[in-house]
Amino acid sequence: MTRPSGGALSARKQPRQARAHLTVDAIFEATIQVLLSEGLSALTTTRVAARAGVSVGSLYQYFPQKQALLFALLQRHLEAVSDAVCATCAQCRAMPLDQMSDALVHAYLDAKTRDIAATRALYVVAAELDTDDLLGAVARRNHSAIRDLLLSAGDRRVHQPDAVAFALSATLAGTTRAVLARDATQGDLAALRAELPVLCRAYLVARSGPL
Amino acid sequence: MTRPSGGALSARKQPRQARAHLTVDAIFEATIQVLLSEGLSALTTTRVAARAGVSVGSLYQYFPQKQALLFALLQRHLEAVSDAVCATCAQCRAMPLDQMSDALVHAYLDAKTRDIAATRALYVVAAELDTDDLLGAVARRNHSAIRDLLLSAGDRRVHQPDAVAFALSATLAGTTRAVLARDATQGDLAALRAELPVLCRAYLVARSGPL
DNA sequence: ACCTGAACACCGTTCAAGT
DNA sequence: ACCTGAACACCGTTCAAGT
Repeated sequence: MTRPSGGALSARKQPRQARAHLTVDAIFEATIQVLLSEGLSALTTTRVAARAGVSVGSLYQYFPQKQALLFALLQRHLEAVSDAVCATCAQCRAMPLDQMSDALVHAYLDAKTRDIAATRALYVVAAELDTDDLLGAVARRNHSAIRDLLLSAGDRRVHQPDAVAFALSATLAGTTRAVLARDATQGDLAALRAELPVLCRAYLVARSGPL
Repeated sequence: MTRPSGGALSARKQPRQARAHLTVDAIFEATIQVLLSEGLSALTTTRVAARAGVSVGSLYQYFPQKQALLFALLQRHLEAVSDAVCATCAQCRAMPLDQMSDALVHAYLDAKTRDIAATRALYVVAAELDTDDLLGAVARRNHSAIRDLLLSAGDRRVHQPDAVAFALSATLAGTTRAVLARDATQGDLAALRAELPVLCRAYLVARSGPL
């Protein structure tokens, strides 16, 4: 979807033969495995290549830098979450504001907690990269989907929908991260699932009036 | 304040002579400068030592690993923010809930935006470290200060104060981070300052009842 | 078109030698 | 007690040579 055009982090070249495609897939899979089992600090291009069963040279044929590998991984995850958010927004058009809020919270939390270990690993990965463009693109996509959703509410009118969509996005992403990024207990996660819907509902009601 | 007892990230030894104290101060100052001017990926123990005007060997005498240096920097920042939060909690005892909420939001945002470049740099730094213990200790301190504050509200009774303090902490830290971590415009920051008080007030009202 | 792996510059960390 | 800087193991990245 969002493909950095000619940026330093884009893949050096696309695989054109079946053999090459296998190589790229193996590298991706190996990257996730190394990340999960050894951690980012031990993630070495040599180690990834070895795990993938290819030479370092092959890895650098498709990913001009170690960061390009991590960037691609992060991009895939962020776009999957964004897809979930946008799909929910499409489904909830014209519903009452409360239901929209609950559905959105649920969809976001679900997407982020589907594989908590991977999500945590990617929080760490993201800090190592220049993610301004990627995060900006994903944020814009989510923002407009959420704003349009809010404007379609069947029972209330949301004031300043841009500011509210912005704050809602920051709240979903921020609170989830604050809880998951540290070694959250099962109880912490349960508390988040219980409180975040209340928080978002209350905010949206405060920022809206009768139709 | 929170000192990892014998952990791998604690300083190897404390400076005992005036000369040594100067060395440590110079290393700290150099670390911040390199972080701000070159970024984390270019932060090298050799570079920090050179900037500080000492040899690498001296650096390793006080910080057994590069991470110990970064850990100390992060610790100082987090404790400064926590001090601001706790001081505000102490001052706002027995006030109306709305005023508490506003004061808390204001204090947190102020502490985090006093030096935005440094805050952003430390978000990146934190991801490189094993911060579970540090974040846990700071979170516990903030949590109990906020919970006690909420319980002292003069006009309303907060239900499930632990869950609410938890969610409030995650909201303050999370939304602020979500905005600052990406290259936030002046407008983004203004939106956060405008919406976060509304968000927190609305949530606290939803989670409380009359006395 | 794709793959290999030795080679290069550089980094974190150590330690024998100094004051 | 503190400082120095050469030395070591290892990492990211390249490139000449292969199929």
